[in-house]
Amino acid sequence: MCGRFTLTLDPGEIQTLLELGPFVHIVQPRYNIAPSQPVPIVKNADTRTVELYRWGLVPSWADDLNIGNRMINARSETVHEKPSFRSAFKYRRCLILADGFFEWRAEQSGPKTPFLFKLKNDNPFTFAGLYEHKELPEGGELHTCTILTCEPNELVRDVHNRMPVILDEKARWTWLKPDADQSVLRALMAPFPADAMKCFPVSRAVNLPENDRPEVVEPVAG
DNA sequence: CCAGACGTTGTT
DNA sequence: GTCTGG
DNA sequence: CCAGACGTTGTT
DNA sequence: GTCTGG
Repeated sequence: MCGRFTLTLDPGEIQTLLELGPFVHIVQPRYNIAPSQPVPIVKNADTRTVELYRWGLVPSWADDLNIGNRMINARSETVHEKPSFRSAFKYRRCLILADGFFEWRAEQSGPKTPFLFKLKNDNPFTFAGLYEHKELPEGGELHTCTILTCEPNELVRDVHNRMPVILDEKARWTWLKPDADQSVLRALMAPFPADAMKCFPVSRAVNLPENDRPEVVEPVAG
């Protein structure tokens, strides 16, 4: 799955490499983005505007906003039929910007080992995501999103049994097309090629979301 | 009809 | 909101 | 994802 | 064990 990720590159660099519209939200590099925090997303392939949405999807009909804490991922295999996701899958697909993600490997005993996964060229990339808007009783609107998951590729498989859906430069704009049909979308929700990725163990300091600093993206022995 | 669920992951 | 179960 | 809390009463 | 918060 994907429960923590990074966006460390300079905003100008991200904008250029992902061919996005201008954005000003990301003023600080993020080394440890955790659920419930604001994450940068793109909803429209024409404007390519970047907005911040809370990570953890809350369906528009949910009474309990805490449901978002458990909706940080959506299984791509079932997203079209689950009540919490199917409407967003049909009408509200988005891209979530990242340049790395963490997965934890369970050991025979003792604490899990966190690994950082990146593209070999260190470029930024985009997760396939869904977003939702909910009217709040006290007024205002809650904007939330979730990251789709799929089977792991050969690289991720050694660490975990799920990985986030990553869309390449061609797939990402197709994903945002409002009239894209199911068979096309289905084909996009596949494991990213392992030969374009790398990974290495990192400090368990990443376990604490408050450790949002460069140390947690540095390789360690393990 | 109304009431209640609606999710993922990992582990057992 | 929409579906399932009673 | 991981870490940390997990309760009531009455009083300040 | 299960839920909430980040």
